Amino acid sequence: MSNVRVRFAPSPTGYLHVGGLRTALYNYLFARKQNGVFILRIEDTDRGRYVEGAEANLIQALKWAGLSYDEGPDVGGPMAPYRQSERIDMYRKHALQLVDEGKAYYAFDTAEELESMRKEQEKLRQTPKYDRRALKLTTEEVKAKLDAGIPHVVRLRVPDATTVAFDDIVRGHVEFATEQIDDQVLLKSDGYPTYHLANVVDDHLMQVSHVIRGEEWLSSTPKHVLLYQYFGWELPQFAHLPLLLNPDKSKLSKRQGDVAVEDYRAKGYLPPALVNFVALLGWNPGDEREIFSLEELIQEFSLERVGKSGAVFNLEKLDWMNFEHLRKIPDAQVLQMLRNVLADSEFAAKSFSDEYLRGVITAMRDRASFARDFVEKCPYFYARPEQYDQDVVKKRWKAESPAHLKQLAEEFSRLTDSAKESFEAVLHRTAESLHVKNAELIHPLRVAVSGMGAGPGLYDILHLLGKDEVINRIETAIERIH
RNA sequence: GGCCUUAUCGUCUAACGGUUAGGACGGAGCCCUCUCAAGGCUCAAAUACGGGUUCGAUUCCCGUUAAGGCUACCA
Repeated sequence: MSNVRVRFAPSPTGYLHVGGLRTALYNYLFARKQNGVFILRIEDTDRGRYVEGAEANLIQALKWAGLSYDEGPDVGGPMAPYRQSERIDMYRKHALQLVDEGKAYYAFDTAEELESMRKEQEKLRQTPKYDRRALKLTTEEVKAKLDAGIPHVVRLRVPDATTVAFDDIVRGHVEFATEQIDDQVLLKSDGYPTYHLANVVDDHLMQVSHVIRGEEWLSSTPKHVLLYQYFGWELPQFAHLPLLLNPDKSKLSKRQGDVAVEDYRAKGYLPPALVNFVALLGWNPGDEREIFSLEELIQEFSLERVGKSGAVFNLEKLDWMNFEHLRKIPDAQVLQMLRNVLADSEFAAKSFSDEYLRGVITAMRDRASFARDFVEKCPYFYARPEQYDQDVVKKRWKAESPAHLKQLAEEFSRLTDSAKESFEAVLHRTAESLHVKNAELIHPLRVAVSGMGAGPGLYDILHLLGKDEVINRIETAIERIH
């Protein structure tokens, strides 16, 4: 048992950002490690940014990554609902409570008025901040405006001349002067809460023990702390995670590459690889291990080992991790992945036996970082070469190669099987009788059967293709390579 | 501009006052070898700068610089 309750609280903007994935992951790991509860809460309080299907997309991405949650909009839970749009009564009630207690107040300013106020402040080089003009209204005036149905918001009344402080698990002690804190809107004129209000109310009501979120929230945390104090609620622990960065060190964003989890999924990255990779962006186990399964990450994770500085999202290392994770996947499973890739390829119409494909997998294992590499890096396993790599031909195809290969084909034709060793023995014998080095036959033969200069050991290729196919390809190559 | 945060190889990072500043990705080279990989070995590569504190600073403090975040009736 544990009182740890954490949440991932994304705004459904259409897709899951890899930064969001990492935030979700750290919450998940912390919850699992502490035998706590992991909650998914949808922060959809901005009806202006409503995106059809965004929530389903988000859930699908989390599922793909393997991050299961104990409570959430689709699985329910004791503190339901988990969609903020379905909880607006609670926010309103709490906002009004603060108004009653003088800790928040109504404001009736229009967007235009606020805009010109801000412009004025900027002109005077002041910090843009609400000037509290609504506080000059008498209670009668406020009541009259309310009765007249004039659009209004509720703003937080930030105390003067004091500081708000809190201790962050990652950052340590942080302090803000209240002069710097704006009288934040709590309840918008459309009746929906802002993030700040909804977040605090929900975290309290859902008994969230640790707020683990991105560093972009650090600056608004004092507003949240103030709310907890105003409501008389116990403060959760805060842990503000370092940001994920573009190569130029700015906050990871679109336009500088892929940021959506689904992009990486589409590119063929394995869920455990992507998870492993983002886990190590801002956290490390303290020793030199780098490859972890989700289970292992749970065992090792601690918030104390989360770093403070932002981390650049480095694709090259991610590719390497994908390679490492791919090679851990058993053949049977890779076979299924390969079949999926094949079904989506130019070779979709052809059929191959499991045995054959297993052979390809064995041959290509050390050369594949992605499932698609089992097809893209060795198309010759699925069809005869349509062309021959000219650079390789130039380098390996000698004037006498056609004659050599012709003889080899003849020797091969006497073979009674397609064993690797049989091909090897015949090739050695032929080279000897021709008085050439094995390599003089191997290289041209490789080009002839594969069209390429790189790949698995030649005898593995020959064995897989089989005697008849090999002979056939040799004959074709002799005709077509010049 | 203001506030907040951050600062070790190109990148991800280790070193919680004493190390030849370690590892990984990437790069270079060598070995292996029928090619390409994989694997093994080796090399190049960092404590932003300036002051303190200390017998001793990557580590603690201050400043500078740089970078980032926030500065909405968005999250």
